[in-house]
Amino acid sequence: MSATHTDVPVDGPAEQDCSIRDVLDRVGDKWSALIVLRLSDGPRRFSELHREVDGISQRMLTLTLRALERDGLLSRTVYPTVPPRVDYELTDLGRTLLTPIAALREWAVAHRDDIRRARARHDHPTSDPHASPAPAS
Amino acid sequence: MSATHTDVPVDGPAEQDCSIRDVLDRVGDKWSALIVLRLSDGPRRFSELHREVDGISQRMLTLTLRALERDGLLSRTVYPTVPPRVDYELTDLGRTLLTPIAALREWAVAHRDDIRRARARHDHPTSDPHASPAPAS
DNA sequence: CGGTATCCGTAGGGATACTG
DNA sequence: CAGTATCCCTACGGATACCG
Repeated sequence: MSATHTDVPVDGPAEQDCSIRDVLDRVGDKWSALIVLRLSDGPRRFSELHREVDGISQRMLTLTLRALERDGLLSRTVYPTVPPRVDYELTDLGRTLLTPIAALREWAVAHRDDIRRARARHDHPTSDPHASPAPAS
Repeated sequence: MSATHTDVPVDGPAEQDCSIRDVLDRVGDKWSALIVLRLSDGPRRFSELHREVDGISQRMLTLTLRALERDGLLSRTVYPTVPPRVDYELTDLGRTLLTPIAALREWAVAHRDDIRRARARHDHPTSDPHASPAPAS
């Protein structure tokens, strides 16, 4: 990633691009944002996340949680009981991330239909805008 | 807060997850957000974007622009001059996306150091929290 | 200038099996 | 329950060459 990464002195568009590049590499993956959102209303156990984050594999759940923990976005608490229990919870830093991610989600909810329409329009450019566009995906 | 209680009729978490899943698949890729940000202060030519979006290949610039156009986030205007000139500009829909992306960028700028520190702490767990954390490896 | 077409390596990520 | 370990496949994306 940051191969040519010398110390940029101050701000400027390059600096900001670089920052958002980092963030996208971090939470722009397939699962991080979803997990962070799941954790927004309190801690979760591994198996709870596995059930609630739809479609995620055990492997990716582990990997993503580890990465988020590494970046200080969530904390991992192991209870040495049997059977074992592990709780994941957003840190203060992780909670600050909640704001922009929630903004993204709200945008998604608000404009998903716009995008679907635009896509349909682009994909089969029938001259009839009233033709049923969404075959119930 | 019990899991045995699914009284949410329509806009449950699954619905929202599904939406943000879509958005992440769309703008969570390596270049889309960067391009949208570049276009925030007005239209750009292909070659301008190629220069301004650091590190992007011609191929990925084309592909990403096409995808964004397909989703109605930007418009493509061809001037039949010679040499040819093509302008890309955010649509109204694209401009609405600017808000959450900018929020993400601001978060990135504000917390990049926090993440770097957390990462360093995690990666080499020296017992000395005052040791210089980023040895510019 | 603004693209396509092609080739190709790598990383992301799913499925499955095993473990403490 | 909460993971590892392994295999394997594909989509992303870089490099390069060519075209209108």
